Amino acid sequence: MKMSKESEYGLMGLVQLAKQPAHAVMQLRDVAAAASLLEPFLAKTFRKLTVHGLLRSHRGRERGYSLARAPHDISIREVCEAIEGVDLFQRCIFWSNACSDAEPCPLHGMWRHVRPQLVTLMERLTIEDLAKHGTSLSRDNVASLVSQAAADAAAANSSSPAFTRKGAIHVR
Amino acid sequence: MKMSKESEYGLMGLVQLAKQPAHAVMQLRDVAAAASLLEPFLAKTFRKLTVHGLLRSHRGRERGYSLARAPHDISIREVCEAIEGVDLFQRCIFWSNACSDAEPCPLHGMWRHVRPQLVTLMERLTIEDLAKHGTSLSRDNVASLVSQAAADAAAANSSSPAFTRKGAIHVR
DNA sequence: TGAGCATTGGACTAAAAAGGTCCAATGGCT
DNA sequence: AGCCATTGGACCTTTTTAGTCCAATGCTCA
Repeated sequence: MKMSKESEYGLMGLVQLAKQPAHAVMQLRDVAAAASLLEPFLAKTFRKLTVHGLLRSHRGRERGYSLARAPHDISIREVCEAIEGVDLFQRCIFWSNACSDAEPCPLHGMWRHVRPQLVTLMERLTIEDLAKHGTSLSRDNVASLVSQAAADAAAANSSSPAFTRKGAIHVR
Repeated sequence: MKMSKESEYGLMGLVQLAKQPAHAVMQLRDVAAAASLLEPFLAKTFRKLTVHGLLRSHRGRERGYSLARAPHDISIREVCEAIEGVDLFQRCIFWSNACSDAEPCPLHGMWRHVRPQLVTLMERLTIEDLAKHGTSLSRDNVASLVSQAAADAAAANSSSPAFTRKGAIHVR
């Protein structure tokens, strides 16, 4: 797990495009200016997103970048994976590690349970969500998505016997 | 958020001590050998844990390290914070960033909801859990703890109106 | 056909963090 | 006083991230 600044750049750039009319083509410099980003660095990021099919690039008269798909169809997960690598969410919580079931880290078990929830959430959150509800601010729908992801995970694990602890609260 | 190899070393070292009889004093080299860790690097880690009051160091006849508290009283959270810094769980998901409500990152809102769950989980998971149920393997109690943390968060957010989405499942 | 221009692709540098090592000093015991 | 593991810090190397630069490409319009 590592989410670097480049992922943030990618998200902010895409959100900027999502705020334009559908299918709008926007030049790099304008995106960078509108989102207060460094143009050369954004260029690097946008190239990755283009290669991974999230952006479409245009040359000639109407040049620049446009979203390859509708904003509600581009998940945060895709964006981050395109930039950080497809194994982003398969990796250990200790980001430098490549631990496996055979050679597990101390938190391997814990992470096996948390990771799917995080992935589900990132899968359901889209560029449109970020663009509509403010690039930044916390909103109720996020809370709802978190609950959903948690519920999904709980349902998936409901077969395993629970154990109790001081103050334990059981779902279902 | 960043969990480096040093945290892993800290956890593995503590777990090793937790597997000994209570209050046992164990020399660094023995801990390192038993857990297959590099002694010089573990030394660095143990020093941090000693300063933060999780380990007690002993000189003279019975020298070495011992746990400062009972294994069930040392949470994973404490260990990680001692090593990575107290602001570990206060930080942005983009680990290099110091974003705030005033200057939020694109996932600021999302992270505000996820972070508390993660912290709660790390708070409830202890060295004893890791030592008892295998340093590594996933176990039912972890699943239970995850559910608890999720339930807690859901309860905390239950006041906010939910919104629906294709395939949404509501808890409660 | 050729000029214009933004994207493209890659190489490249610099800064920061992580990972790892080493050594002199310390302090409690025997 | 001597032993010896902890202590504390400095130090080095490697990796990763961040950021820059430039020549090449390809589409359009004049």
